[in-house]
Amino acid sequence: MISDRNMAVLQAIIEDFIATNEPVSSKAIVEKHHFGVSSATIRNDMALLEEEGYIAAPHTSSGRIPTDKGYRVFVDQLLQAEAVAAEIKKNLAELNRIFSKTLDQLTDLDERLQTSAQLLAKATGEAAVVQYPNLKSVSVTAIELVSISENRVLILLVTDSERIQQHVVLLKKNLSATNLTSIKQKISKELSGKSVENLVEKLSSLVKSFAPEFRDNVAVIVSGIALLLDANKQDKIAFAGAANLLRNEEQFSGSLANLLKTFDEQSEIWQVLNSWQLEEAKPKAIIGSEHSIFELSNSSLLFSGYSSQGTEVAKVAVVGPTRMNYPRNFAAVLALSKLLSKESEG
Amino acid sequence: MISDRNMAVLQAIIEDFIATNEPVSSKAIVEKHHFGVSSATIRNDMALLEEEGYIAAPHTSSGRIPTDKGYRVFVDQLLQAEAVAAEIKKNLAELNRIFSKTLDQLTDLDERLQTSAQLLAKATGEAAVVQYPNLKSVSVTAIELVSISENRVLILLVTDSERIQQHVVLLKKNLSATNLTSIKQKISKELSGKSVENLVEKLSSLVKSFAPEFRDNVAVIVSGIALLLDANKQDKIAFAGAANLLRNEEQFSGSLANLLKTFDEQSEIWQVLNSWQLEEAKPKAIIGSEHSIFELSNSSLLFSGYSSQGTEVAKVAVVGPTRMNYPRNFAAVLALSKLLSKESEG
DNA sequence: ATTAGCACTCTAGAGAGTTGAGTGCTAAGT
DNA sequence: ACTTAGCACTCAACTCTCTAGAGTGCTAAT
Repeated sequence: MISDRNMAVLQAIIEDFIATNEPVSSKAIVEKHHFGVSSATIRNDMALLEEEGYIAAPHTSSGRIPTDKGYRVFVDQLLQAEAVAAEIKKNLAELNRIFSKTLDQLTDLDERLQTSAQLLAKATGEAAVVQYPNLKSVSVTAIELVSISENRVLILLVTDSERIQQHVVLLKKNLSATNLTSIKQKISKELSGKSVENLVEKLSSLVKSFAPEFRDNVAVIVSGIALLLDANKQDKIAFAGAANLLRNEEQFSGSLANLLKTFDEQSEIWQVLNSWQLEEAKPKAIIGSEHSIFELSNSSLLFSGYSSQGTEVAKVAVVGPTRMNYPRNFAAVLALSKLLSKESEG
Repeated sequence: MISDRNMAVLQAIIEDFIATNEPVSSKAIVEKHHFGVSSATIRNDMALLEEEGYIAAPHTSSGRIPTDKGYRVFVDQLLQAEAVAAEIKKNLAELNRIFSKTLDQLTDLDERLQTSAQLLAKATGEAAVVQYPNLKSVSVTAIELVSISENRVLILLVTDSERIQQHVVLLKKNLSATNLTSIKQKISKELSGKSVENLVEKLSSLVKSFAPEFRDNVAVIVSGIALLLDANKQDKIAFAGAANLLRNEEQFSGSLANLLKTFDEQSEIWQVLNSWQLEEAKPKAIIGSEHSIFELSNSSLLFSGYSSQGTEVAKVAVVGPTRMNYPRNFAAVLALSKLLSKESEG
């Protein structure tokens, strides 16, 4: 039913539409591409493609624009075709160079992920999202208590998810350095290496094991730790390139404010990312109406996972209009996810 | 020359314009306010106000809109008038309650300032900026070195500006816990209480004082500390409420992307904030063309300082259209700056 | 000083006409 | 069975013109 040329025409339409953001006419295709047939023939092809739902006409006498279904076959074959893979690979090396140049210097997780998102946004010209690692079982690597003034103590929680979290608590009464150290050692011994999952209950029982005169302060410290453990469980993303969302103003007619709020609140983005599982290590695209975020109904999400010690822990994603530059953006997503994977095994 | 009623008319025009965002006509003023004169009289007043540059007409047969100069006298008398001060005070108590409810729970500086900006943005419905404290002479309160894996050490720098900074360095060779502790103690003793200003030179000489087998690792640690000290000097702001900038889309015709970039890059905002000194502890407004940020030419900045141990260390600000709600926003800025001042003395 | 009255100006919107890009279909050509 | 020239038809976008009405500025009277 659908011939090879039909498909080639579809591809031409999508490429031209991505380039110009204008409905593509049969005449334009004949001029820019070399099918060796007349515009009437292309029109016949287009009629067929429209019937199959790959393209649509905004109004009777206009050119055609791709539908989500059209983009879908385009992207699917894009990821298979070896020819395109080559082009991606070309970009990949260059991107890898650029990314690693900056990222290799950063060791702090917050900084690394925030910078990753910024790099990805810059490389693609779209908005970018990087999930924080979300290990199934995170365990405590170290707990430190640092006195930063007479009655304030900084709690430092290091987990094997590489998150380093801090929180300052106000003590009830002053505490000598030696006492602080001994409290630290006791807590540290109790928690190190343990999974964060069931730790909160263990903590409360811990308070009673201290001498009565310390219990007040230990309770404060313990509740601080509980707070950090809790924050550890919360999903978090780094986001960058908001300005790029505006580049496609027309797309988000009037709902720009809502759109920014969507990214601010994050949870919806997270949900979508998590509801689409990756097969193998391949990057994946969610196109237009395939996801359910209303504010992004004209947008696509491109994402790929990154791993730590061999298991996938989180995703990096690019968000842009359905008519984004898929090959370029796939390359960028891929480059970043590989880099983050490699690095986090160091 | 300018009578009391003239001024009252100006105020009416500004209030109505803020409320409706439409040019204000003489008839509308007669109807909404109770001047007890006819529209013709108001027209005479308006002609005078226009001559003096307080208002302007978009075109011959339209109502008037306030000029920057008009807003200026409006704001100036707003801050003096006791009657309005009362209204602000009413809001102040309520805002203080709301703000402190959230902020009192936060001890981490990053969290506190980011949350402050968010609260301010929410309370005002505008974009909000909170500067990080910028003490003239910051000194080191504590330095901690925490081993987080065999060859990685977390450096923790606590200064009396309340900034707590962290950085992870990769060691050249493994280091035992005892050795790390002794390195820590030596570095800590050397730096604690010292001003960060001239510290970098002192650091490099410090390396030589260690036994040769440690120098490699100490050098890595020291360069990590230098990095943190450097970051400490850098100006930083917390920003929130980008979405609110879009609410006034018309104002920023087309330059939305540039606008967001302005906030992203921060430096310009910082410059403007710092170039306007506060007299006493009063909040201040910069209206429209009084500042020089092109992207914000139709915007006003409202700001107030906050202090630590009695000296002003940074500013909080609201950025919105010149036709923002000044009383409400002044109240919010004031409430937040007072709260941040109070808290940072705890 | 204030005001009624009126001429004048200008915007915003509606309606009509025109243009041109682009399609869909038909009938002929290969 | 595919391709194509040709042509009628559609529709968005643009221009022109007209009108309504909101609002001013000025003048002369109070």
